[in-house]
Amino acid sequence: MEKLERIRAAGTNPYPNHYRRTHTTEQAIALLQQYGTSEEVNTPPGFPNRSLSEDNPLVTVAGRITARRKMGKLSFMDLRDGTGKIQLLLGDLLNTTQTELLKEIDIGDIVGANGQLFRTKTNEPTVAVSNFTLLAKSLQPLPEKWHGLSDVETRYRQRYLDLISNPDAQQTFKVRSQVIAAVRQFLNQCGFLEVETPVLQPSAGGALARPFVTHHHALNQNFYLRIATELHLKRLIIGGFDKVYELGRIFRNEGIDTTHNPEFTTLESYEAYADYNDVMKMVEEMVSQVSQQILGTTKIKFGTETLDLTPPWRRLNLREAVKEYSGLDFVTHPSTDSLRMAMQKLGIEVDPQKNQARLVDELISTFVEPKLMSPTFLIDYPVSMSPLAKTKPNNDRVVERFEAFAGGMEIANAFTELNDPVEQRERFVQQQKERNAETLTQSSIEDERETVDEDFLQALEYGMPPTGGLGIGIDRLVMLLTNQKSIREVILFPQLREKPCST
RNA sequence: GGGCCGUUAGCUCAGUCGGUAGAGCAGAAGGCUUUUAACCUUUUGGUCGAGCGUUCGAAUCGCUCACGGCCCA
Repeated sequence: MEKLERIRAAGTNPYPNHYRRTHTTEQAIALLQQYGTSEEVNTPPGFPNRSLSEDNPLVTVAGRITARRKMGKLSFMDLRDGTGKIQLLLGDLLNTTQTELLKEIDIGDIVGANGQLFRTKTNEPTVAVSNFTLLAKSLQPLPEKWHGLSDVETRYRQRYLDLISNPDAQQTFKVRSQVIAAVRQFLNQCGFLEVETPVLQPSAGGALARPFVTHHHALNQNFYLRIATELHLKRLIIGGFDKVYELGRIFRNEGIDTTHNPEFTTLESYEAYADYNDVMKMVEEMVSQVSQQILGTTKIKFGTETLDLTPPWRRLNLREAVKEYSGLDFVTHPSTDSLRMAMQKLGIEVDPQKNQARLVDELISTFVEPKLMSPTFLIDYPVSMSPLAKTKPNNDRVVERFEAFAGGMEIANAFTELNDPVEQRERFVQQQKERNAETLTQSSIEDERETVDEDFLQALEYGMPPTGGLGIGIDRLVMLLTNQKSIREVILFPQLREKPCST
């Protein structure tokens, strides 16, 4: 822009290194309120600057110009910083150099301004600027002031523009940050220890998902990006940390849609000498407390519904739930074939590759999950779906596991952890067999990989106390608390296909 | 992977039956000393997502592709 050249030619650095502000816009407005009622600081029309009394508070603020209203020789501008915005009045208090520079100021520029606070006759808190400094010239025009930026693709690809022009977007991400902080606070208060475990793993375990593969050059070895933090956290329980958790990013090389991003944030926690009933209590406590703390209520709006997060949440037996919502009792269909036939009768297209566990999973996500608006625990899952969970004492086909649903989404998954190393090995081997059977009919590269994690099995052999484990999808929890239906609205930079090269 | 919808100025959007590409905001010039979606006058700005086809003539009709959104798998 030739404007930049003109500014430089006039001897002004359009990108100075430093500027010291004395107040944020929020603090400035608070200061003005403290200073006096609106009548006292109002200036009568006519000769405004002359009526500014000497003790009107003096502030220096800095931020981005988001609007400009020229009014004869006066200019009103909105200046926004991270705390809010305040109006600037630029006019006859400026010297000639600055009046010249003012002509080169555009919406979008970052400026610092110094002057006395007052209120206009419309009661707007305003800085009567006696001195201003260009801090960063903007070379690109900002999106329209009134409609903001609404093109979804641009909002995701250039999130900064979204944040500049859509206050709602800013608010959503503030809430996200607060939710994560509140979850941390809750767990820390409960005596949990926050830990960090490897993202790069020689085998990706702890869940069923296709991992990303990467390569380490010095070791000349392939690694997988973690698909869960589970197996390492359990190693720490074995090591004697009785309560641990990790908040972190995990990666799954699978489809992308409104509830799935290839990288997402999970909370996993493990508590020794607890079982899934204890974990259930903790989840409903945690979510309702977090909501109360951040939103000031446990009754939240989600879409057209109002959800009450107040404990206790409804507990629903999985088998009963599936029976209730689909009319199908999977226990009466012990074989995969018979279940598949029954599902076909219900009009579901059934993938012949899917095994029993996957079919039940499909029943849940098709019939049950969308119906569970108010927070609900589905409890007691078939063992075939849960290779890392412990069976019930008197029923070895059912494990002590629950998933929490709210707003028609799965938000948590938890179980009493299997700590019998012999049985764990059998379950892994069994799973491997099924996987291999599938691999024969599919391409092996496409297959989800879960190998027997010998290192983890060895750790289990040293003895792991009875433990209750939990996984929560933080992104989905944030969706719930911010009333967003797409995961891309709660991830700052969601994964998109690379844009074909253009300007 | 399948279906539907979208892609027009920097941004938000119109564009009729196939007949010269439109508005508001932003930008530029001017006016206005308490405005706030300021206002008034003037004005610049387009590879109509890309390609191929039909046609005397395509933003508009057809096909292919790209990107995005929603729904389904």
